[in-house]
Amino acid sequence: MAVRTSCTVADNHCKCFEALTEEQTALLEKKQVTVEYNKGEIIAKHGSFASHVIFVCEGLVKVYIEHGKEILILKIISPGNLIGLSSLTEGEDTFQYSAAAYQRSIAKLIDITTFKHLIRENGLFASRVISILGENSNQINNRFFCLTHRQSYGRLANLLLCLSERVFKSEQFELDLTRKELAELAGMSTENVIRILKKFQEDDLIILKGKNIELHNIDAMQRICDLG
Amino acid sequence: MAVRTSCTVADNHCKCFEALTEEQTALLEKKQVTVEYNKGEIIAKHGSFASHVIFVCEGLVKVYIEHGKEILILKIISPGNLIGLSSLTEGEDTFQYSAAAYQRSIAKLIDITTFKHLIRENGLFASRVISILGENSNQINNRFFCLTHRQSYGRLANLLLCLSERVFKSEQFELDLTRKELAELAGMSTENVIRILKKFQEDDLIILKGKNIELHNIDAMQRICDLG
DNA sequence: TAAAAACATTGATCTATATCAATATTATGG
DNA sequence: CCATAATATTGATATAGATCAATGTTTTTA
Repeated sequence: MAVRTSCTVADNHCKCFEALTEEQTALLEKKQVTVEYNKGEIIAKHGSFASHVIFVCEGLVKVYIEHGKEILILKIISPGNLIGLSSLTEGEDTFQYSAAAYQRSIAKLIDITTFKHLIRENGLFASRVISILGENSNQINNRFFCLTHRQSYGRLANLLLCLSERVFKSEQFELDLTRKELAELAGMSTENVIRILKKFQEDDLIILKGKNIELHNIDAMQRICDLG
Repeated sequence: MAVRTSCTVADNHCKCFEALTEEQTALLEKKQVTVEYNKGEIIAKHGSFASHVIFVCEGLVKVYIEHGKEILILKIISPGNLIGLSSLTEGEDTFQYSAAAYQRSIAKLIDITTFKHLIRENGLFASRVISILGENSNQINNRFFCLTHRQSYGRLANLLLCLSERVFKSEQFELDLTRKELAELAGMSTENVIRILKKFQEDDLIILKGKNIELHNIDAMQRICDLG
């Protein structure tokens, strides 16, 4: 069984809003604001008051938990996905993780009280939200497995495949992430990322031109991802 | 911030059933069966058809994902908790993880179609289920952080504290888990568990008598858990 | 209760990967 | 466009923890 599927990049259908009536949609529109974030800006802060859930419209966002200087990236969010659903939990009024923009991003901040109200009122909406939460869990569990059970080559191969497939949707892409950011995502040191990328290039698995990466042998990359 | 909270042992309030009407409760009663499992028996199998969600009434259960021979324990479930909520996801009709009994356990298998029906019908029930899913996520994220960012001493300290606090609810307990099972839980080799337990004993942090473990200095253990 | 199997312990190695240090390259602000 | 900072690269070294191997102990089973 391939480990890759939905490993690092959350790509949920997020069909919950389709379940709302026109009236409910109108209510929700009134109870949200659209905000633009620059590269590097914090969208949600672990521990701060969660007055809203976040719908990412444009850009690329990392979701992570932090304890002091240590951080763990839980997932990357591309447009069309929600952040902060785990703060819907009763008695939990703070964000359980942080989110930050990798690049210029636009998000809608939806009032959490209204969101909760709609869950109570609209069973189909609620069940769609439950779907998304379940998908989130599965994605994070896969990433958990990958980071704990795969060695560095496998983890980096996995990350490159995820980025190619789910973020850039192409085998060749301009990677505006630093080596340090790649390292953080793959759970290893920056130097190790560099050495492994070099090795992948020597083995004709990728073609590196500065920030541009082309996956040259997806099958072999997939094998590294699955086995190592 | 302490990493321990809800790290390995899921201990959700699981108040969702209180939200049901008498009628709905009666319906659910009819649509469930009670099953007893012996030590080691599989309660749910990753990839198999998820026709039900599982409510643990008695015993101790591990929830884990497996790829071939490799396994990753996501959490330990004590009585009063649900397993399989992530299979409520639309279009997902298989278990996304396995569950097995550590000891003789009793569980109720609740028909998933009825469960889904109640979510649609009863908004409060739905929101309680969402609460549980959110708590589950937070617990697994904490465990994810612990296993990836803490060294072996910290991970084992964390595990002992979790077991003491949440499973046995005592500083002294009869541990009917093998060293291999502890190793699996703390994400390390069996030999390493043995060596670290020995070190803990030498440092007067624990008192080991066969299977009986007494945490002798909780504060120091907590410090190891937080720092290492 | 004897034999077999499972589990626990100890010591000796091996290795993946982090860390450290030095240098090269690229980006950025005045 | 230069200066300075940030990032990337390379090599050398250190180490946590796995793996291997051998032995002792407990549990199960026949």
